[in-house]
Amino acid sequence: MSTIKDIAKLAGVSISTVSLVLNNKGYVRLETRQKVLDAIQKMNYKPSRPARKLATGKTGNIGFVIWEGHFYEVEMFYSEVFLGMEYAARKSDSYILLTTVKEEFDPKKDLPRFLKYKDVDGVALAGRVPHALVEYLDHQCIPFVLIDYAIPGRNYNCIQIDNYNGAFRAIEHLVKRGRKRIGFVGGTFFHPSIKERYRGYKEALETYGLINDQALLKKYTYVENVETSPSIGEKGVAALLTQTPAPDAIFCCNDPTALGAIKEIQKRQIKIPDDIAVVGFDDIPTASFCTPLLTTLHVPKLTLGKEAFNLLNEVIDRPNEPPQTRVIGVSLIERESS
Amino acid sequence: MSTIKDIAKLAGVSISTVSLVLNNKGYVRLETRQKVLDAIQKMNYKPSRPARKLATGKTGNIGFVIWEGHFYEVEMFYSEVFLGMEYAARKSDSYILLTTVKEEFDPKKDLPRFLKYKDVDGVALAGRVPHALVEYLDHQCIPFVLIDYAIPGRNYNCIQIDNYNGAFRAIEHLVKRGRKRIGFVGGTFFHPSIKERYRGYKEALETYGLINDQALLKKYTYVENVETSPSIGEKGVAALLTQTPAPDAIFCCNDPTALGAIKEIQKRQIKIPDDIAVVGFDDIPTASFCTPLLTTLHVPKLTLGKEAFNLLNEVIDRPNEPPQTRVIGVSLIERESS
DNA sequence: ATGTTATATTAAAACGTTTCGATAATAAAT
DNA sequence: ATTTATTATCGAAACGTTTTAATATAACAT
Repeated sequence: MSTIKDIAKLAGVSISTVSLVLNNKGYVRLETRQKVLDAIQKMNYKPSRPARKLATGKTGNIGFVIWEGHFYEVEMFYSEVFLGMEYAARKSDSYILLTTVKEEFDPKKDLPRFLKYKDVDGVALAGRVPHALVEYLDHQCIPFVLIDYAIPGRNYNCIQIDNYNGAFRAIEHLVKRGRKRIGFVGGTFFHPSIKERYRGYKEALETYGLINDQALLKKYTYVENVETSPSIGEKGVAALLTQTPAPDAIFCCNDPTALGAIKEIQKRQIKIPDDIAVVGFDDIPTASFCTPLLTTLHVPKLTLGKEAFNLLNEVIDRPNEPPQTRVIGVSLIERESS
Repeated sequence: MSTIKDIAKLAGVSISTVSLVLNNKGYVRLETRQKVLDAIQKMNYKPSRPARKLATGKTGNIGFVIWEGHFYEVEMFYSEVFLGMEYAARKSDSYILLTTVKEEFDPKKDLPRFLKYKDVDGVALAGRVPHALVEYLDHQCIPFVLIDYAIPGRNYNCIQIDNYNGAFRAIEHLVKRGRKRIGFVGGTFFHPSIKERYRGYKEALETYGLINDQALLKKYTYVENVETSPSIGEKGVAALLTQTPAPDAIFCCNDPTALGAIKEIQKRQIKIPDDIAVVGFDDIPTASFCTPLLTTLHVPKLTLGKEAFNLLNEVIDRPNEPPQTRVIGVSLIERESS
């Protein structure tokens, strides 16, 4: 392995000069720069990362934290967000360290080791994540961004999905298709994204004059205060179908829920979309494989990751700026289920 | 941040001694060791990773490479394998750098940057992976292990699934359930795991005297020479159902294929498992959510990752040992589809 | 000519470890 | 009592960078 010394010798300059060229800093004559560049090229020189990190004090790593349940359960959502970050990171020189945390989280015991050993310059947190962890980061002044999550009453740097408008558009779509009794099935509002989707649902219905009173709204709403999952979809459908008249469309808080809903509807031999339409949210890969293909809101997950990476790096470079929220738009994908 | 110097001063010893304690090396008096330990405790000292890496020459990172298609398509398989590695890594002091590669892979252009910059001590490769990459690693003498993959004619360190016995057991199970005409649906044999599963299928059928001649075997076999996917399952079922008599069971090369098969069977209003049984392989999370619940072979994915981590570290420590193959057993999960 | 500023290069210190070799003290063997 | 081996500690060099401050040259205004 060649070192900066070898380059200096070969190019006939000091190592300081090589370093300047390497980092595009200070003054160096064009001709000299070229000599250095040539030497680097010829020896296929790559600066030593540890040496560099030692000298600068930066680790060059950023952490990616995700709740374990989200990572390897049915959802393929956050894996793709991660990949978006990884793509972005490829253009810079930082590595992303992925780790999971459990729901029961105690900063004293369960701190990811890249935090314990201070091996990251910043952290991205995807989805619902222990508040204790976020508070820890805040107190320790470790730069971080939330992705698709927010903590009520707190103002942190975050990348958000345009949940409200997405939900609104979904309802709009169903209304245009002639649906009159549109139900909502969802999991815990503890996740603000779900809450926002419900708000979009509700306000769209009001806008289109389909539901005006609280009682009617309640009648067609099924929300269970647990983590979203296919089984909520199943239970939600079972519950809403007991209403008279039965809903002619169901808007689900996300795709896994919608998948469960479809399963339950099909079990009852009810036709989708003839008798009842189903719309999801997220556009996970399965949505384009299931039967019927699921109409849903496409969330650009790679973009989510990329933007998180960008924002995080800005925060790292300028720690004292006020927190930002960046909202990523979604688009309706009309498939067979509506 | 405290450094080794601070500890030395506080404990009243030299930094060499602190280092010895830190690394459990050389001789140090019990009493002295305790003083150092106390100082470390009191100052909450954590050794600087870059400094350590610079001094030792090891990076402390290991790379995890996966084909992009595998990572964020329908399969949740390798994400869990990754998690298995990550769990194992938590007990050591190495970090895992996850990256994806595309199918068209040119070492000159597409080399993961942790390889380009020599930032890993070794690499784990999960699933089907470009041969050019494996050859590159081999030539560069970079320690690596393959997970659930092998290259014909080459003998590399690898962690294998017990594909043959798993398949054999699946057929055995179907036979016991009284099935007589058991079909096989699969994707490309380019992946040796699939090939092995087919071998298990074939030899089980021979063992139980269900299929003896080549023609009959061919009749109930549908193999398409492309990457496995649900759509192969669909096409496979469509094809096999044209045979007379139609098969009364279908063994799919993996769960995604089985999911596709189920979809196609249901579309034709054929009852599972009454008219036809379906068995998959892998036990991906969806297998326990779909309708009907999928009978399949459970592959312990976390174990796969953990074993890969262990083997890789052995290879890193003793590069000159002959290559090893470690086989991880599977277990049949009987669910509703058979 | 003279001071000022911009450009170009470098020596040396610093970053925080590990490790080699030297030295000292203690124990064991003659 | 003297050599030899074992145990214990430490100083100093090494790892490969970045960065600060010093110095040198060139360009430019006065």
